[in-house]
Amino acid sequence: MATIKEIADLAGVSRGTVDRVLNKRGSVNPQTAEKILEIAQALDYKPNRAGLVLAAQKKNLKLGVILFGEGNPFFDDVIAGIRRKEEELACYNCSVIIKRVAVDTDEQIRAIDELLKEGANGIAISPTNDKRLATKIDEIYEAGIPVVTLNTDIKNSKRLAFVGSNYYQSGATAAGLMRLMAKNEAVHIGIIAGSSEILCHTERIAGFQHAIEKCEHIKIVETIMNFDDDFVSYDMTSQLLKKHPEINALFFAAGGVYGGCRSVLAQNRAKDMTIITFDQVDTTKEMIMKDVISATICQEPFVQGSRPLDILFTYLATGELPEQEYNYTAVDIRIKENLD
Amino acid sequence: MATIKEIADLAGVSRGTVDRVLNKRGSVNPQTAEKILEIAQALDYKPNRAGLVLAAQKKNLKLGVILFGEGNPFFDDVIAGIRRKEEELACYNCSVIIKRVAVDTDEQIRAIDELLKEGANGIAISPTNDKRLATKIDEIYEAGIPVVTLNTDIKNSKRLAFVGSNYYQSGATAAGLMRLMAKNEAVHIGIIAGSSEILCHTERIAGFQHAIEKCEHIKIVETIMNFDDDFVSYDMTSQLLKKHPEINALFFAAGGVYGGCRSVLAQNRAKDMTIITFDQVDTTKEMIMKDVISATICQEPFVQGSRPLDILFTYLATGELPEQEYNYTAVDIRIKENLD
DNA sequence: GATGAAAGTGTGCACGGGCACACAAGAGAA
DNA sequence: TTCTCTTGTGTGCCCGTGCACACTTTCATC
Repeated sequence: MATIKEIADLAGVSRGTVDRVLNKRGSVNPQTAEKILEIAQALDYKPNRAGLVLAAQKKNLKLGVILFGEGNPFFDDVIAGIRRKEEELACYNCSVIIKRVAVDTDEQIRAIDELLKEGANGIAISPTNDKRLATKIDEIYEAGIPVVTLNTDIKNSKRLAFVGSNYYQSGATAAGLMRLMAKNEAVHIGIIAGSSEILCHTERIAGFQHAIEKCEHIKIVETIMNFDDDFVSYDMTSQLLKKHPEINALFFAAGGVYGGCRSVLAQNRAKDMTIITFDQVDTTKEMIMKDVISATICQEPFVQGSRPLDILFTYLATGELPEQEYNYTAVDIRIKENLD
Repeated sequence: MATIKEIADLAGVSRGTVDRVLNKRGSVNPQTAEKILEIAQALDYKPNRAGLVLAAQKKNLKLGVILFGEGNPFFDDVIAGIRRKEEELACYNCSVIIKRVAVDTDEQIRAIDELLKEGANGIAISPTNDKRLATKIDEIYEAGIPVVTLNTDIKNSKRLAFVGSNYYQSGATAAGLMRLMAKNEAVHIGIIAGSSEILCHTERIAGFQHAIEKCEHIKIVETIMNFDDDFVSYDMTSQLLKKHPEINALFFAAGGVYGGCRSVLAQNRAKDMTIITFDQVDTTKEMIMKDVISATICQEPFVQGSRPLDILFTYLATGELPEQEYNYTAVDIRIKENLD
């Protein structure tokens, strides 16, 4: 592997001159610059990551993370990923600040301002899909602060990258599991959807519906909304089941899974019901072990915590952009036998 | 984060002395050593990875990889992972040598000797489960050459770590999919097993059988052996299906999947057959898209290529041992909707 | 013709750790 | 006493990169 020193020797100049050319810091004779660029290209020069990281320690980087509020156990697993990466980055003189906010654009913007005041050099955020937030992200991008979205994305903004599930595909995969478990029998599905403010919920439903349309013997009976509260979910699911005795499958696109399952159990309809959910929180595991939930689709929460920090650190320390803009986590099907 | 320099200043000695203590290189006054160790512990000293890697460049590390022979498309994905990591390690002055051998212990031992002659500092291998090979691994371990197994493991050896699937669990997961797709109907399963020399094949069958035993309405009709050849597999599957017209599910624990599926198609029995396989080679994808195979269980081949090299490099460059001995890749269920 | 600015270039240090070598102090032998 | 050997310690350089600063050369201005 070529080094700056080698390029300098070949070009007959000093390391400093090569450095100025490669980092576009000016004050170099155009002819010399061209020669250096040619040599660098010929040797396929790539800066040594260990050297870059070592030199970056002087920057004393601070990374900010903004997640949705407490009480959502899914994010505990995301935080586990953050903590792990935080530990790893600590020895590079890089620290992490976590803030948790409600599903509210104003709170998110305020959290960003707070992080900037605390000296954050980059921000990872699970955003609402709101234009005002997109504008804010563009603003701080122009000010040199990179942003990575995690878990759910925001449309039309200058965020560096997104880390999370391909929601459309994971909705379609839920439909595929319904298809496989149905064999050729008639299936009547009730959908329990999530907040329409969050991109990942709406996309999941879209992917599910599109894939279900191809199956003649599978019909969606009704779609209801829920708002992550298990007791609200319990009541709404109860009403849905009473209204449609023909329902033999449920698709939970967001939270409220536990309440919904309890309602199915209360009505003694678990045995003939196919239930597909998302994520793998403790209550969901419990319902899988009891054979109430057939399968749950996970989205690597640990990676959703660690990878955004990795992208931000790499960008800030070495200037390297992430390979892809969309860093999809695996569409991870879990059943009783492969839980954990 | 503490550095050697900081510890040295606090202890009133020089960097060299601290270095000798931390790396147990002797020639230090016992009292001074104790004092240094205390300070290091109090500051929770962990060496800076960037510094270590930079210093390790002088070692000019060489990593050897031994994989099963050409013609097995699964290993192409493993090699993709190796190539990626090789590229990453190139700038740390670390190179990779790949050798491919038959499923044969003598060839494997010969390949190890060749790699050592070529100056390899560490070896990754997908081994046969043979005592002679285990002895060889122990020998080179004593000589300071670490070994990591990948894809399939070897019992009772001093290999540093294993990277691959939890076969028992993935067999059980295959059974779980059978369970879910059966609902409450009777299922008669034919198993197409793989070579008994390879640990991962035998363990998969064990996990499958154990999980199936719990399901009253699912029975294993017959288990046949195949040896990865699609034409042999075609004939054997044909005979199995003719012998047992009641078979409505097939479990392929190893190779020969494509030949088996072609036989099912030739007999017009695909529509009512539930087929579960392993891995995601092109021919398997084709059969999933044609609704012949219901689901396939993957084992992150890319990770099986990259992670062993990561473990070896980290160990050789920084002295850090892998966190776990068993680095299980995900039991990754794929259906039509989440292929790729 | 001295002064100053501007453009272009080289050098030195920092970042953290490994390791070779130099060097000091003390003990034992000639 | 002088020489040698041992034990313990400090120093300098290397790994690759970034960046501040000092230096040279050229050209325009007073």
